[in-house]
Formats: sequence, structure tokens, C-alpha cells
Amino acid sequence: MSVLEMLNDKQLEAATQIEGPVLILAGAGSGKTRVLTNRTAYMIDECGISPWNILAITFTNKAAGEMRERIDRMVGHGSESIWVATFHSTCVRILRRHIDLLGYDNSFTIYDSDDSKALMKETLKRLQIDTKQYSEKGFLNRISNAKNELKTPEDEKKDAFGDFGDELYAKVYGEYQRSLKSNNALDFDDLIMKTVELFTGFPEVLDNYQERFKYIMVDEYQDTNTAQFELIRLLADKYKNICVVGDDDQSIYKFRGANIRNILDFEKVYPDAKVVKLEQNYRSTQNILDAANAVIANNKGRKDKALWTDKGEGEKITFVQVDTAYEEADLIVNSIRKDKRNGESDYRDNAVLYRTNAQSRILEEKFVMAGIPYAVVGGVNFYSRREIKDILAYLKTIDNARDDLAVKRILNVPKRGIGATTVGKINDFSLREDIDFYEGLKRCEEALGRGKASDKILSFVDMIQVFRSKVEYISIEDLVKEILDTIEYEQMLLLEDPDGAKDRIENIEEFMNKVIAFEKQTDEKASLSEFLEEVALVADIDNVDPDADKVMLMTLHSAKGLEFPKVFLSGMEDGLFPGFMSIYGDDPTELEEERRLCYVGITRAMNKLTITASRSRMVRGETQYNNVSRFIKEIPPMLFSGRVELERKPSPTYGVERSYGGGGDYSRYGTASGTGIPARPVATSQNKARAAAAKPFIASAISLQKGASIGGGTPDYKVGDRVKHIKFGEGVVTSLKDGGRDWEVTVDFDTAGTKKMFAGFAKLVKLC
DNA sequence: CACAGGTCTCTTTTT
DNA sequence: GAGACCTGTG
Repeated sequence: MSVLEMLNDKQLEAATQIEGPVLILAGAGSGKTRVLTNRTAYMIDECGISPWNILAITFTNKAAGEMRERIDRMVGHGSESIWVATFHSTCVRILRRHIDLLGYDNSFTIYDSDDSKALMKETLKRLQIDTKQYSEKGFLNRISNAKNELKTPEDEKKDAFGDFGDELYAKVYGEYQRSLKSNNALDFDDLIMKTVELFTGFPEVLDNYQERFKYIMVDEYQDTNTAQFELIRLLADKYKNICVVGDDDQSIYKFRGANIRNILDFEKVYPDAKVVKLEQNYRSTQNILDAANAVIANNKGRKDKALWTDKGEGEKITFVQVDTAYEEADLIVNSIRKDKRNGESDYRDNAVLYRTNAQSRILEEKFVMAGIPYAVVGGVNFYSRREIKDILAYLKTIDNARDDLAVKRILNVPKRGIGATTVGKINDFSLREDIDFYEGLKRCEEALGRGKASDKILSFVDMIQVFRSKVEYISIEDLVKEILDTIEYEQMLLLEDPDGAKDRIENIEEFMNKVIAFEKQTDEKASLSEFLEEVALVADIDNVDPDADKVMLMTLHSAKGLEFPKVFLSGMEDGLFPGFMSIYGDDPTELEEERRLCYVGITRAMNKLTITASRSRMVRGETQYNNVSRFIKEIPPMLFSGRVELERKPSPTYGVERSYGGGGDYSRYGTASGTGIPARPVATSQNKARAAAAKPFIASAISLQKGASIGGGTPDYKVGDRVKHIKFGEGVVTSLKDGGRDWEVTVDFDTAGTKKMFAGFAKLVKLC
């Protein structure tokens, strides 16, 4: 029988349209992975297409792995020749074969963002640019954006039109690229851009891959950036068999260069595209979908669609606002514990989602106290922990002698008495001689003369050489063990910080496990370069183990593509979610992006959605007072259980738990009360007043944050006045109204057009 | 050269 | 609150 019998009409339509461009608009939970796998099986089984000619691209290894697994199960024999991979690993595989055409060595290393940062720091130092005035992060951001738009340093120089800042940036970009190249390294964005360069510069290489990938599928298409779009366009240009799947409502990676126009304008680029909408949702209850639909309806310029389900209304949504982030965490912990005790749900059925990684800390604290197993996805990436980076730097040094950054990192780890002065001298010497830093180390006697310093360096070099000589015939596992033994790394950690050493040593053990797993999965002897490459391209989400019975804690971004029976959306507060910048910044599309993020969050829930907000929260060491998120207001009240509670809920009552010392005792929130949060009665009456206000949610809370410039009283200008803005120049005030928290002022600028902004932030100066 | 202690900056979100 | 960075001391 056909492979397609499990599909609904629309899914069937999408799965059987094989030739030509296809756009599948797949709403949240509409079974797109099922469509993609069935489509693949259909291509092979029914259309006689060779698996060899199929390319499926995803964004994360996890998604790629899942798709691979499902295709394997469905297709069986031959499925291993289908190329299923992420954008980045696809590019790495291609570049490993051909990058020599672009003047790089095929054994290039991949720099993560920490590496990029370190390299940028060096670059700026070399160019003698004051990092107080120009932050390295600023340059890195611009460079990343440029690469996502396929712009070279030369392009940027041309676009600078003599502007000093822009010229400087173009120069830094060029210098940064030179450094990368001399380290034989590529950063994340280079992986895509260099592949495009390869294809445009060497048509015969492109043709080779066009012939191979006659049928292309791209998942999460709404998250592609211009470079990725171009990559796909080039590959598909010959046969035009390109099928993209995505949901414009789930486009949440603009900050990473994702261009929502790629999906919105697909039909313009491919006028003969077949478009299929998948609107039946198999995941969530009607109540949850209604909430999601209601929120996203406030965005403009979306592809028209409405999710529906035959699952029934389901449970109402719960919303609770509490006073502190600690109470919020308690509430979540208690709810999870209760359901577990009642046998209603396992820990793994729960996910707690939040906007920023920093929010996980308090949640973790409470989960530990309650003894509930949990897993945090993301935050500090496993591979960017210091101990792991140290080991990796050893491996990189052994693998690629040209990676100066790695060499410098470990030269004095553990301490060998080789300090900054010595490094500086070797560095200068290497630059003068135009050799790699490691080469400079080898010839240190020429730079430093004979002496203690040179002896220390040479014994380091000898050690590395010994490791190198062994790489060929021992496993990576043994190599790592030998490194750790030789440098007595664990002893160093213990000596350095006896308290923190335990965690770090555990991390090293986990790293060893990953090494072993990697070597097991690769049949022949796994090469060190391959291992380093895999490590460089893992995302946090790739490491989640769905079988462990743990509550999942993660950001909304990490949650995309996942589903859970019970979801907690925490920290739903204006200023946090939507974030401060999206509310008060001058780019209105940012608020829409936040709203899409909210939509993603809501649609993760299958059966039960609980939304929480706190009235106060520590942000960057200071207490902030936030109103309930405007997105909550967009959800119809009838979808909530009972009245939407704005007043303080009674504290959750605990069983007799040693760690809590009884319920509702605020004094234990030492940090919070110590920094000047009003005591409970004050907060309560304040909030009652707020709840009674005409505009319940936007109410009158004025940020008590030190130095906050919002809500700073009435502006000294009025409608008709001429004012000056720091960025937009001069203009005339056309409207001025009370926006609740701050004055909303509209200005018709002479050159910049009409802008609406908040007075506290616009810092308008009245002109006489 | 190493380390301790102080100051400053910063946050979205991630391959 | 954490991490990066700077400065002074041994």
C-alpha cells in the first residue's frame, strides 16, 4: 500500500507535489515533519527518484537527526544516501572538499562566538582601536549582519561613502577576515558565505552539486537569512525542484539575520510555485489555539491562516501574577509536584519557558530545593565552559598548528610561568617574520634569546609535538586522557578552586562520554578534525534527552519545534517579554517579532497552559517593577480559568518542608527585600490600586529603577513646537498623548519622516 | 609573573 | 549578579 495513508488531504497534497517549487505553509503542530518524511518516501518509492539526489536541510542537528530517523524507518534500504543535514554542516562538508579553491586550507577550523570575540579583540588591538569607544561586540554584530547579507569588506567600504565610522568598520572587517584566514579558520557566518562564494566563483563546482541535489527540501524556511536563501537558490537553480516548509508566524530569528521576506515573497521569486497550507493542528486544545490565534492576529502582513483542531476545548488557561520571581518559581514547582503526586503527569511532560536565560537561575534554585529533576537547555553552552574550552584548545592546537588562538589559550594553562610580556614578544616576532604564532614559539630563542622563558616555551612545544606524533595511532579518548594526565589538569582545578572543581571535573567526564560516543558512531578511526567539527556545530537543543524524566527549562527560542503536555510561560511582563527594547526602541517590527515568539510559546502546549508574571524582578542586580505583558491582554478573557487575577494571590501553601520553613514567609527572600523592595503590604495595596485603574494592565506603575528615564513627568514641549532628536534631526510635534506609562509623542521630522515615540526615551530637545 | 581586590558594563534571543 | 577588566602588591 501507499506510504501516504496516514495523511490528511492537505498533507497529501503537499507530500505528492514533487516537481517544481513548492511552498508548504505549515502552522504550528500541523504535522510538517510527517509531511516531509512521507514526501521523501513517496519520491523514492513511487516516483523512482534516487535517494542520492535528495537533500533535506534543517537548522539544528536535533531536527536533522529526527528527520533522518523517521525517513530511515519509512524508506529503509537506500535511505542512508539521502543528505539530511543542517545548513552549517552541509556547508562544512562542501567546503572541506573545495575550499582550497578560495585559498584556505581544507583542514580549516571553525570558530565559535567566543573565538570570534577573542580574535576581534586582538584585531582591534593590532589596529590600535580604542575598545572603549568602539566595542568589539559592535563590530562583530555588524560583520555578522554583513556576512548574512553576503557583503564583503570591499562592499562595505564602498557603501561607507567616506563616512569615518563606516570606513573604520570596513577596515576592521577586512582585517578580521585576514586574521581568520591566517589562522585557517572560519566563523559561523563564513560557513554559509564562503560556500556561496565557492558556488558563484566556480560554476563547475556548483553544477556538480546541482546535479547531485535534484530535489531539495528546506525546513523552518522562515528562519533563513539572505545568505542561506542564496545558497538554496543556487543549488535549486538548475532543476527548480525546491520544497520549502515554514510558518511566517514562527519567524523568531531576525537578530540572527533571518529574513521573513524569504518566505513571504517565495511566490514572487518562484511565480509558478505551488502553495499548500496546513492548518489543522494535531497538538493543542482549542482553548490554547484560540489564545495563540488571538495573539498573533495583532501582527500585520502575515500570510492569512487560522489553526483549528478537532481536539475539543480542553482545560482553560491559568494566569497568575505574583510579587517576586521566587514566588513565581515556587508556584511552578508546586504545580508540577502536585501533578506528579496525583499521577497526572510525569516530570518530562512539563516545560518551563522564559524569555531570557538569566531567568533560569531562580527556577533552578527552587527545583533543586524541591528535589525535582530538571534539565536546563542552553544558557552557557556546554562547549563554552572553561574546562571544556581548555581541552578543546589542546586538541585544536594538536590538530591545526595554524590556530593561533587555541595555542595562546593553553600556552599558560596550567600555569607555566609564561606571561603576557612573553606572549607579546613572541607575537611581535611572529608578525615580523610573517609566521604562525606556534612557529614563533618554536623559534622563541630568536625572539627572546636563551633563558628561562625560552626553556619553558620549548618544553611546551615539545609536549605538543609528542601529542601530535601520537594522533595517528591512538584514539581521541586516549589522547584526551593523556593530555589531562600530562598537564595534571584535574589537580590544577582542585588547587585553583576546591569548591567549583567538582562540577568542572564532572563536565570533563561528560566530555569524555561524548568523545567515546563519537568514536563509537564513526566506523573507521574517527579523525580529530571531524570530532572538533562536530563539537563546533552542536546546538544546545541537540543534547536534550527526551527519555529522561525531567522538567525542561529553556528559552522560548530553544522551545521552537518542541511540544509538551504542560507548558509554563513564565515572566510574562512588559519590559521582559516583550523586551524593553522592542517596546521603546524605534523599530516597530521588533514588537511583532516578540509577539511571534509569544505565539511559539503558547503553541508548544498540548493540554495545559499556565502563564505567570511577577510584579518585581531582579534584573542585572537591580529590582525592576513590571506590569503584566501586553500579550496577555490580547488573549480573550474567557479562555482563562476564572477571573484574570491581578491582585496578589494568596501564597501557595506548602506541605511541611524543611527547606521552606512554612509558607508565605517573605522574610526569607533576603536578596529581594534587602535591596529595597517595598514590604508586602505596600506592594499589595499598590497592586490593588493598579487593578482598580481604568486601564488595568497598562496601569500606572512607574519604574522605580534607579536612573530610569521613563515616566519622568510632563515634557516641556507641546504640539506645534519644533524639537530636535539626536538621530532623526529636527521636526515638529504633531501629537502628544498620555500613553499610561509615559507620554507618547509624534514628531514630523524634516528629513526622517514621521515617528511615534515615548517622550522619556526620545530625549527631544525643544528648540526656541 | 601571579594573584587579590576593586570597578565597570551589561543582556535578549543562537547556528 | 556575573564576568571582564584594571590596578596595586608580593
